[in-house]
Amino acid sequence: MASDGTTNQYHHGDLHNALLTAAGALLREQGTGGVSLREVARRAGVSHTAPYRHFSSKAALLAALAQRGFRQLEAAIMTAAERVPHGPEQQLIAAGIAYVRHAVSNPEVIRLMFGETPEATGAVEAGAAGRQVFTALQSIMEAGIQSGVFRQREAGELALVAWTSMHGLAMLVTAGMLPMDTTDPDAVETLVGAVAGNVIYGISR
Amino acid sequence: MASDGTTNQYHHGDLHNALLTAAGALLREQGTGGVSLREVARRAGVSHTAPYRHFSSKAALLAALAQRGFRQLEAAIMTAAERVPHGPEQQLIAAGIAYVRHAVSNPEVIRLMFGETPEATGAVEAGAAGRQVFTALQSIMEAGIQSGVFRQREAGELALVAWTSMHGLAMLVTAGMLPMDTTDPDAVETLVGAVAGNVIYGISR
DNA sequence: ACCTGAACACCGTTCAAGT
DNA sequence: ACCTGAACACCGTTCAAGT
Repeated sequence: MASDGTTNQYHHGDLHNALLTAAGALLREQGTGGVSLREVARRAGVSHTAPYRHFSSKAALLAALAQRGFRQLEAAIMTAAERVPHGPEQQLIAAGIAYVRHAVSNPEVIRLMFGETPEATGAVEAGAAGRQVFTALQSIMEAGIQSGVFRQREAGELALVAWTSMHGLAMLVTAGMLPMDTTDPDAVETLVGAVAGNVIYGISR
Repeated sequence: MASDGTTNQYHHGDLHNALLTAAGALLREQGTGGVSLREVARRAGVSHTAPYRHFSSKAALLAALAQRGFRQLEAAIMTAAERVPHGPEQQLIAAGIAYVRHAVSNPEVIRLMFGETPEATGAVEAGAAGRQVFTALQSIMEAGIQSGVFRQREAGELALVAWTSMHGLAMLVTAGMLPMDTTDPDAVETLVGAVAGNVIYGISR
């Protein structure tokens, strides 16, 4: 490309993504309270009103960030489950470990995702992305039911039990409510194993 | 009392509590984002710097609010459990229903309580209050183990399983992540029953 | 279309002062 | 001791303008 023309400034066409990236970094570094639209704009190298061309409000930017978080969480769960072909129990445990581990690695994003009722702008899409996590768990459950490993119930109910305890564990851990070393991957695995073990025991036929 | 003297203004000696009350009302009405120290002061009828005589920062005020929330949650759980003398299973279900119902009635406070890692000022006490909820559940578990209803495990582990799923359910419901009518008390009860049933089935010997 | 700069109505926090 | 008022450095959002 020539040194002139449309690519002159560096925030050529993709300010939308540059803003998301900057906001994500800020969130990770400073927490939810540290994210200001003005600082995000500053980091992206634009004026503090420029973001309004891409997001209708600060809430909309945060909602987009949450939506991206949901997709990543879902991907982490599914990838972990697919990597384990040893039947639904092991898949469920793998998914649980992935869930909690993802939460521990990205506490601020998780907090953002589940922190506000989806009532602000754009939160509709974020809410849908969140429910898709539930759908992902449901697919594991259905496989478990069909193979006869899990009890014959609505897959939704079993998925709810699984989601509920994994989510609760993730939230309590990231909130610092449980006496455990968050930096130790083994500790996470042990904890998930204990909880998942009970869930599976209750679910199995 | 005479119409003069120390009670002249109405915010006599208990500004501390007046601030907490105002902040609580504001939180309930507007959510976490709606709570500003200046508005709290305004409602309490004092200047916007007066709160600093009672709380070192906005974060400290919120931490105090969270601490009060933890105590109320614990009280709700214990009261519900004690009201049911039909053995530990029923007590656990009653506690779970109380937990989720309390969360649904006070979504903003719950969000505040579990929303931020206790790292800000005063959050030490709030964190301790939170862990006391866990202790409350533990006491129910111990009774269950001693009576032979629950499996012989560390009460802490069983309490963790119970807390984890109840908390996860409460958080998902208040986040609007589950397709249910939050205003319907029966729906809450049904949902808790389904989850608690599985937990108990897994826990029982 | 996309971005800017000034402007408005807010914040949290500090500090010198008042009683 | 307890409270006030001015001041500082920030916000989110709007709007008229610039290219």
